[in-house]
Amino acid sequence: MQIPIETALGERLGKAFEAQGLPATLGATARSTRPDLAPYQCNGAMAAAKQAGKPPREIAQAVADAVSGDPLIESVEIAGPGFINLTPSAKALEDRANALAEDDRAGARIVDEARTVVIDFGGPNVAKPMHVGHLRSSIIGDSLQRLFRFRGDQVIGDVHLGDWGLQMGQIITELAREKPDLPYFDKDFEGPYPDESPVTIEELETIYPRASQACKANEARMDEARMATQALQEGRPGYIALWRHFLEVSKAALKRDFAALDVHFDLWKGESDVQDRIRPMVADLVERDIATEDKGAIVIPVAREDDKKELPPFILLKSDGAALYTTTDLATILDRSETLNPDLILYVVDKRQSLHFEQVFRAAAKSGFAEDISFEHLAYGTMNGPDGKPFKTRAGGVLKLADLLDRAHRRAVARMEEAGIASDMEKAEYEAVADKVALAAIKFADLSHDRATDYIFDLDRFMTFEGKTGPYLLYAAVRVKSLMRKAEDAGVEPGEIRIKEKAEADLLYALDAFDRASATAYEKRAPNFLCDHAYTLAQAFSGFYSACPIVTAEDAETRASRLALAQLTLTQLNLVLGLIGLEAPDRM
RNA sequence: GCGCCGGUAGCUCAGUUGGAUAGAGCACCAGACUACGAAUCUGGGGGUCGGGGGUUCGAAUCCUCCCCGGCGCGCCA
Repeated sequence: MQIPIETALGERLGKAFEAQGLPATLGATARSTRPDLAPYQCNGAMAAAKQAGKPPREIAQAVADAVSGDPLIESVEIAGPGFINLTPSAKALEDRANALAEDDRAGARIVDEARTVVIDFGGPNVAKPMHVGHLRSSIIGDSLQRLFRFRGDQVIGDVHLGDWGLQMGQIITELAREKPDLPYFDKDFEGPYPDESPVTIEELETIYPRASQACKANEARMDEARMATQALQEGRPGYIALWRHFLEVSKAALKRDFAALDVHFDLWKGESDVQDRIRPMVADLVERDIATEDKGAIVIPVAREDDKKELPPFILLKSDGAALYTTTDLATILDRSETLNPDLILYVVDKRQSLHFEQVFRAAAKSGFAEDISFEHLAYGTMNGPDGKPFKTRAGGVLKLADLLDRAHRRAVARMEEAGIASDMEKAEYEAVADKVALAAIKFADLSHDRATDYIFDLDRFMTFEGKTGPYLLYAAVRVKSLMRKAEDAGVEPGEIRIKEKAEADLLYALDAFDRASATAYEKRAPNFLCDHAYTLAQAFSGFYSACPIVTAEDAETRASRLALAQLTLTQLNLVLGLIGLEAPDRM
């Protein structure tokens, strides 16, 4: 059987519903909320009662009669107002188990039609260090790109660097004040400009906050930054040369940060990559009367009559003529449409920008150059500190990502020492394990929460290694790996799977749910369903592991069967861990 | 003011088209290791699902009003 048990049951019941002139979708079957009664249930008869004009139990009875005797089904019972309780046959379980064991995808199917999907996530800014605010976008976006790829889509992950806005002008003017003798500020300088950046990434990271604060405090200073931004966008050679240096040193630092997270991108594009498209795009939109002038700015009105709220116009060019992130976002859509031809673009961006994306999507629709593309803003909530307020350092500043990872690493080491884990390892392996544990704690905690809601980041709790945490999942995987080594030493080989014990059946049910979990996570763009599945699976395995001896089982067939089950679990666990961006070490 | 999101066990959070007795982890209580790795497993107590009203055979879920919290609302990103 190559499809999940619940899917197979659903199809059988669907036919029975159809035979009564009812929609096949009513046959939808899922794991039971009353496992004491049966493993699976179908609620379709109750939903059908209204349209069929018959009592639900009568419909349920007809369905039950139609499917009883099916080799897939051990028993079918009707309960309450019309629940159909189903127990699959032992043969169905074993067929499915052996099919799963032979499948290198461990039961997860792929989409019927592959699409080209751009995922826009990460979104770091030049000159600003990655901080905790970038963590969610990076982790969620990465999990989604892994998941979409796994489901068969062609995925293009783009980091979409913030490298072309006002912050560049702020930094340029700040540096001009601090180091006015640099050739970049001399209008008469004829080059060539130095190859080396005049500032290191560390210096850049301190310049930006100074610049930002100065501009916020002083209107004239802000105007200076605006003018510099515009000059940069118009191509002033000194500014461009300087900006390239900023870009270069920033990218190097960002790549280190993303590598530490084990997050990777297909494209390292940014706002500036569409600079050449901006003028022609604006001219075209004005030409076609889609964009108009309003209070000195060029805008696209995006409000509609039936809007509940007042939607401000989409600003394409500021009254001083400079482009802003709205401009580059729209131009980026045009660019992606022409160069990548995607079916879908996903934006993994903070939920506070939902109004902005509403505007961008409407502007894109009015512009008419993205008619075949679907857009979704996958908004996520804020990461808060234990006090429930946005995460800050003790001093009240923003915590740099690198510092957060370092803190998590030290915490992992402390916990490992406490538990006496991996004490026999060489330093390098030990450190690598601690890194994996730290990342597992952070990523699992983030992904297991609902994407849209805020959540409390509490490293102590994520790092407890007990219960529903990333480290527990790594432990579960490592324990299976250890078991496989033991089996090999003992000469046990995996064989035909037989389901005899309750713990074996429970493990199989958990394994069989992988397809459903990955499909739901995919459809809802919600990695927390993957996390739930990973945890349920790890727990089911632990139950099986403690209830059913494997290498030490009495007869050879049982050993072979249980080892195959363990092997299958490991395969699936590795897959699902991979989808949430985790990797289990071989031992720990 | 308008709009969006949230309010579920002491704490942190799940809950797929409305379905049976609302779940999980932590914490708490009681058990299980001379070990296929106890970072584990088995069992237990604990909830007027923010409040009222409505639709329905049936509501955490749908509609409506109210309370509380977070966020957003034209030239920052």
